[in-house]
Amino acid sequence: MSRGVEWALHACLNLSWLDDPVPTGTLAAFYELPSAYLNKQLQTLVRAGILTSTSGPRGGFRLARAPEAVSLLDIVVAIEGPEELFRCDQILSKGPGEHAGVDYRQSCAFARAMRDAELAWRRELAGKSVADVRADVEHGHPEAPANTRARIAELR
Amino acid sequence: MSRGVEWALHACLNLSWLDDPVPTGTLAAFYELPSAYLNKQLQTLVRAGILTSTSGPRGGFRLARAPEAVSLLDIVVAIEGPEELFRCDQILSKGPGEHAGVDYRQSCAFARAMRDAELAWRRELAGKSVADVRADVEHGHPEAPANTRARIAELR
DNA sequence: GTGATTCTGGATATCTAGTGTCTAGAAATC
DNA sequence: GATTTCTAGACACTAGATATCCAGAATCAC
Repeated sequence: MSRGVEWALHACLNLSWLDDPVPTGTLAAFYELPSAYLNKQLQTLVRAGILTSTSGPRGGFRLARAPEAVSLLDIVVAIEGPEELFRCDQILSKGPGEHAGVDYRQSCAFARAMRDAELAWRRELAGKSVADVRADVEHGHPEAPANTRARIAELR
Repeated sequence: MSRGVEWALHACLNLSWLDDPVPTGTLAAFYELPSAYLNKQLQTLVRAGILTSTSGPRGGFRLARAPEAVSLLDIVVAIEGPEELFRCDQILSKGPGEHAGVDYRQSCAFARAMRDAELAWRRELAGKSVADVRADVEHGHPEAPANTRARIAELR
């Protein structure tokens, strides 16, 4: 899993605490990330409908929907793409006693087992929203939202 | 997930149908895989204790244990390594109001959520053995074991 | 309108991990 | 002793991830 996922998760959490758009540079300074590259990930989130962007001064990125409506799976899929972790290359089609017309991504017992496991993973991720994580964080660190807002104001 | 996982899974299934050691070349011919590279994966499975190898004529690879005792997770971990899919780089440690002494792989709510999801995935894989898959295959294709043995004998 | 800020998209460079080959050597068989 | 096969390491190639840069468009402040 690429590092962009971690960046995107934390970016979405921070944006959930902020009302005004935040530019890439500010978000990057927040965690000392490479600004131009982070911007690419944020663009990807925009294309996925998770963020919205506005150009110009006082522009930047905001959450496109309520944090309750953004699951961790949404973010992972946006950054990593919709492909499965395990890719079945249908090597069975080269095996003995097999026919060319079969889609082994469906019929191969390994492909099915791997897909079942992945579904369990995706189900967990789909069941956890940015709002859930935010509640977890605020439970342990009630000062986190204020800290974040203060730091953002400071960097502006 | 690398290609080697698919190869390793099918190799283990086929070896579960065979009593005598099978050399790399035969296994590679089976699915038209690059022999030298497949051999590397098989060596990895040997180091993980999943296969045993014997040198010399009539040598090759065999399952080291009963197929009931080899889970899909065993094979995945052997090939891919024990690292988690989501690597927490603890970018929070650069954030505001945070201290250097904290292990964010434990305390970051995202790291925990991602790990929980991965545990669900691993649980599924750990619960499915090569024997289970073999039973699935034989249920749909009772001729599979005989086909495999015939093809192996032919290639020998 | 002009200039400054910021996003967008594409081109490009670099680094890393996965893929693959090759060879010398060790182990086992015949 | 000759052959087969695994082992281990060196090496090359490729694809994807990481990262930078720039020209252009959108927006805002003045």
